[in-house]
Amino acid sequence: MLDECALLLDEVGYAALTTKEVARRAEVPIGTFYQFFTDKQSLVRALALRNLEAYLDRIASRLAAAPLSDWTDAVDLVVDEFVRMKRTTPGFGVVDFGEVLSAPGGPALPGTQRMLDEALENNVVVADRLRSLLVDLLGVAPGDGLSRAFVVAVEAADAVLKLAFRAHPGGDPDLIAECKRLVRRYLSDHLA
Amino acid sequence: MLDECALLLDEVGYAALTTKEVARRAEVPIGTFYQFFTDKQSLVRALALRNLEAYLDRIASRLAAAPLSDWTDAVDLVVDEFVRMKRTTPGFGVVDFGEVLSAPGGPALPGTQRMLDEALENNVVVADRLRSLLVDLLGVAPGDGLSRAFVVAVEAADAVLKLAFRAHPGGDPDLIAECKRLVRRYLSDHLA
DNA sequence: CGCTAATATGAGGAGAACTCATGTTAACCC
DNA sequence: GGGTTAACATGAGTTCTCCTCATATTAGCG
Repeated sequence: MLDECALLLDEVGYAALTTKEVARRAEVPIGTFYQFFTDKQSLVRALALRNLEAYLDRIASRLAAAPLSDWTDAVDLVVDEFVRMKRTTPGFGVVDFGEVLSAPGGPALPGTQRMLDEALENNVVVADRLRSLLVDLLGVAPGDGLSRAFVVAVEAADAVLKLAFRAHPGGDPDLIAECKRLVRRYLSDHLA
Repeated sequence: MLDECALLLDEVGYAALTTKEVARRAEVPIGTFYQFFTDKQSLVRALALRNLEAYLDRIASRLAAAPLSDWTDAVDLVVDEFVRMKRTTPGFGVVDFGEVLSAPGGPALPGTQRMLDEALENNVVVADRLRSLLVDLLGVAPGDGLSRAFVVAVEAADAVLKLAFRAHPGGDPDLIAECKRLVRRYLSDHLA
């Protein structure tokens, strides 16, 4: 079901995605669909969570395979892997780690919850995980503002990479390069 | 109508916003609504465009009123004004300059167009306008990568500020400060 | 005061998300 | 095996939203 959801997202996008069509393609009745997912958002949320875990696994194994001399190389690795998944993983181009849409303003109305309830911000999860990997593997000093700095870096990088893929189907190479520069520049204060 | 849309967005969020309710509050029949806006997205797009123009006007008049010694002060000004609008302008917290949702993957299906058609990326408009203001007022050299650098800076800043307002109703002050640092750090390469 | 073009209106069509009464299977005990 | 019961599966139907379009109203003009 998640697989079919991902393929459909690539074909028609989030707005035109229907629960009925996902169910039909996955060959499950619509009623069964709603036993696994409470609503349409929960389906996409589950896909985003799977993407997140796949991404972190890839990063971890790549870091383990080829140990890096310094942290700036890690920025390249992390960005390049994101780009690779954007290009190859179905659905990743549309939802990546979540953040599809929500109702930030009001109280908890039905159908207006922010994506990811327990892991409120998926990019925070990514940031924390990447930070601990770098602290472990490269022995950088875990300063007090480091956690926040990583969250900021991930959020900013995510935005620039989204832009890169909006501007160009395979991701604008100049913008991808600029993204790396942005992150390196910013983090150099915290990882001196 | 845009005013009522903005107020409603703050109350119920984008997902729960209905054209009917906007029309009812603005005291226009639903049919009349669809003479001004082709669909729900076009309504929000119009609001985003109005926000964008209001923002740029404020920035321009503030820069004109108090000339700045160097460009780093301009970063503060630009970010602070954005924060002010997030806090005070109805609906700005939900849609700011657009970018609400779309179907990046597929072809042009009905209801799946990206926001802002002529000004494809509103943040690009913001970036270009800010760049020309800075080039004019502060006489910075317009290098070749400057245009792209501003787009990247605006995109990244937007993302971090969105995060700041997700984390905290009035905008997390630490994240706002960190956003300024991020932008200054990055742009210092281009505005040396 | 007709006549025509433009605009205003809201009941209704189209279709999506989600529900729930009914049907089906599985598990357990005697 | 037969019987009882709990868990799960199913898809027609309900509800609600976006959006349309036939009709009504107004405005412009000779």
